[in-house]
Amino acid sequence: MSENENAAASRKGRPRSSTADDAILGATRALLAERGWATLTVGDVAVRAGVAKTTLYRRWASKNELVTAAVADMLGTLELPEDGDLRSDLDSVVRQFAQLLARPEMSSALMGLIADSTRDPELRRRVREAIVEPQKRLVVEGRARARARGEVGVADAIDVDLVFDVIAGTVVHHMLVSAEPAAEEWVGRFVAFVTAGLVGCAPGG
Amino acid sequence: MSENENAAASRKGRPRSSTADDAILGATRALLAERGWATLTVGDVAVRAGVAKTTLYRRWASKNELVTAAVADMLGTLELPEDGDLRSDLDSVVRQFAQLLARPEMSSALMGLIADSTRDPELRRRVREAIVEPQKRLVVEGRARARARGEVGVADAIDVDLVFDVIAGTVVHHMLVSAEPAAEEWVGRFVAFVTAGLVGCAPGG
Amino acid sequence: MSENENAAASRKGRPRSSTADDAILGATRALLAERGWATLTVGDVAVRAGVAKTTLYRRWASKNELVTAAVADMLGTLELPEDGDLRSDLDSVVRQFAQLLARPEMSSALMGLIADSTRDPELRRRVREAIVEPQKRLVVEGRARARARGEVGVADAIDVDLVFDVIAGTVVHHMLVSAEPAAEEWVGRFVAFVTAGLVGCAPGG
Amino acid sequence: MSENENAAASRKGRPRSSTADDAILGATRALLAERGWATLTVGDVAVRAGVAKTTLYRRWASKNELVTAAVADMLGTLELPEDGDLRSDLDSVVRQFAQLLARPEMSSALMGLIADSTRDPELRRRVREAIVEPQKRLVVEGRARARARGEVGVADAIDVDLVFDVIAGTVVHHMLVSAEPAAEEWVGRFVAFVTAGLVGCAPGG
DNA sequence: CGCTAATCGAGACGGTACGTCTGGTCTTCTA
DNA sequence: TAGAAGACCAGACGTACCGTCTCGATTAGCG
Repeated sequence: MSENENAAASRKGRPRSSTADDAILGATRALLAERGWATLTVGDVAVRAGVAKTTLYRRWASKNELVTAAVADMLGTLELPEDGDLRSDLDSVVRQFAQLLARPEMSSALMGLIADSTRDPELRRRVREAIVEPQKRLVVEGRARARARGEVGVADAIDVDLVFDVIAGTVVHHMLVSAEPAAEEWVGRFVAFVTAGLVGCAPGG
Repeated sequence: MSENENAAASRKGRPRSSTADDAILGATRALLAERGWATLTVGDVAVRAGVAKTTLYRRWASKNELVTAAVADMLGTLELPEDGDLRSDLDSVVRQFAQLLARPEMSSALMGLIADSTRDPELRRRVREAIVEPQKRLVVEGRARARARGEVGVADAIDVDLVFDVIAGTVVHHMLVSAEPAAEEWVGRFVAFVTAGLVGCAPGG
Repeated sequence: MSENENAAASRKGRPRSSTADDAILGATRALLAERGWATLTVGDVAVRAGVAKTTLYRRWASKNELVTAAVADMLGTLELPEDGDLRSDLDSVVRQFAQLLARPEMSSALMGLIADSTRDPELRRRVREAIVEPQKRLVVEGRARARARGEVGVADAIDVDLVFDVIAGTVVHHMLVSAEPAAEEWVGRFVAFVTAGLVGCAPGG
Repeated sequence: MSENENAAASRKGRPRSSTADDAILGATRALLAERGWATLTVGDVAVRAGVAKTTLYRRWASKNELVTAAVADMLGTLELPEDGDLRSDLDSVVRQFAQLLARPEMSSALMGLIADSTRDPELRRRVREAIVEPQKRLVVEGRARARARGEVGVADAIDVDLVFDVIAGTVVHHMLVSAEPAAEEWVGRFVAFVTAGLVGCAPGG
């Protein structure tokens, strides 16, 4: 029913070009990587995509929405390693986070979106939904696996939100504020720290 | 010699008005609080400060430099509590950090600066020098006190840079990305986690 | 071919608003009359015309070009009287010239353009093409009529360029440098002088 | 006595540097020649003269006054030739006018001053007094000589103001608007025309 | 096959902020 | 007190983007 209605609604007139969508998001990513958030221009994106500004604004109402879409589109499905333990899961999550932030089109865009979102609740909702939450599921999944492995004490100690804030926040701060790469050795130290924190907080720890 | 020359050089002509400096930084803070980073305008700051744009640009060459100065100026020297222990020191630092970030003129400005600094090494240097490093001394001082109190094992486990990234990053992420207030109870949980991490990493832990 | 291409090229996109042209030139004339050349501001013209600055700059690249267009637009095609003789033709031309210069939007603008054109050959070309030459045709036409009336000797004595310089230059100098109105009586004396000069220069004079 | 009084008056404080006056006027002329009226800057004049802006403004209250002074200062005492007749006097006057206008620092400045003077009666008074009138005396003197030579009829026909407007206006228009040099041959034609006009207007002509 | 309606590229439009420049004044120190 | 130096206010400059709009030209499905 609803399908028919939608179909009926969209059946009239010239359908939107799906290649335009891809071209726009691709151009956005390319320009984010080349020039960063601040100097990214909607007009430039349109030119780079070979598309009229109208076509772009018909799809995304603002630079913020456009960048959110482009970045979200870029996030592949992250995975936990098979047959891991608490520590290797942690290690994997930190590494994957760091890899995301290491992309030039990610770091600049992400901080820009967060900056704007401090004044725009709707944008904050979008950013969390499209970018932040998908990563948080790794922590949830990690806890479920720990529980399944019988590491009940530690698993119960995992406050998903807190652990996520610690992991994401620390990696971001390390890479963007302290401006240091997430080297092998640093990841090891950080994971050790988090592991100790989790174990220390466990009831039976 | 060079000092004398500089002094002589800067003694010529009408000296810069120090009241203008204060008025400009004050206006910047006020507008950051009212409207946030994105909509902050150099021209508006000048008008609000009752100052010509030239006067402003003579001191700070860009919006970024201006905001950096205003934010740095806002960060009074934070203090560790007297007669504390490791846990109360941590608790105090987290609380003070959270209070700073709760100011509307801080959150928006800070993320904006970090976003821009991902593409501007000179800005990153400024931000670290004027904003980040002064707070880091709290961690250094905390370690020194722990050592003085004889908590040698734990003190040696404190990697200043890592601990700072964990504290600052987590608080920022919690408040600005997760957008949750740093409630009494949350601070407790976070401090417990960090303490456990430190103890767990200590050689004799 | 090239014509077709040009036509095709200019057919693309939203066409320029012709009402904007009129509004801009009208506002320019009004502000020239009210405040003169020196205090005329491109921004004020745009505001007065109810038009964005970009719209104005898209058409005229500078204050000089804008004023040239406005002044040229103001110069309706002057006419020689029907059934006149040499003297009445001269009288009419001088009077019409003086009337144009008496308009406050003309005097200030014209001298400003000439001043700038002393340093800007391109502007000089524009001014001559749009403002000076159209009036010169009156002298050419006057000579043709004299010849047609059989005043061959006098007609042959008319050096168009010289006569034009004398008429235009003298009227301008009288009104703008000597700052005297072109009174009835003055026009009479000047026309008598020019007539005598022409007759005196004629071969059979 | 009077010297003593003056000395007493000027004995207070540091006396004004007379070299500064020369340096300023010289710099003004140089910059007028190099860049013209429109792009002449008071600040640049001060720099070129090696003088503070204060020093400049203490002497001349505005760019207009400064340029008027610089141009007036440049006009040497013009002279009529000895033992001439009406025609050679005219020839001389036209030539001297043309030479003045041929200087790049004159043409641009003069038109600029006239443009501004259309809106500023005080400036117009200054310009006439310092620049225009001194030249007009040549016509007065020429008439006196003609009368002394017994050319009474022609001399009485000379309306000084009209003749001056014709000469000055035509030469200016020829050189600055028509943008032609005042060639030998052109001067001859123009002088012939004026002479014919004068003779034709004379009572006994 | 023509009609209707939404889409497309192109580019003009009204606004707003930018960072620079100039005019003319004011304030400090030095001579 | 004048002078050199240079900071100060005020405001115009010409440019760059924003997000909207108006064109003519496509490009579908529906009758």
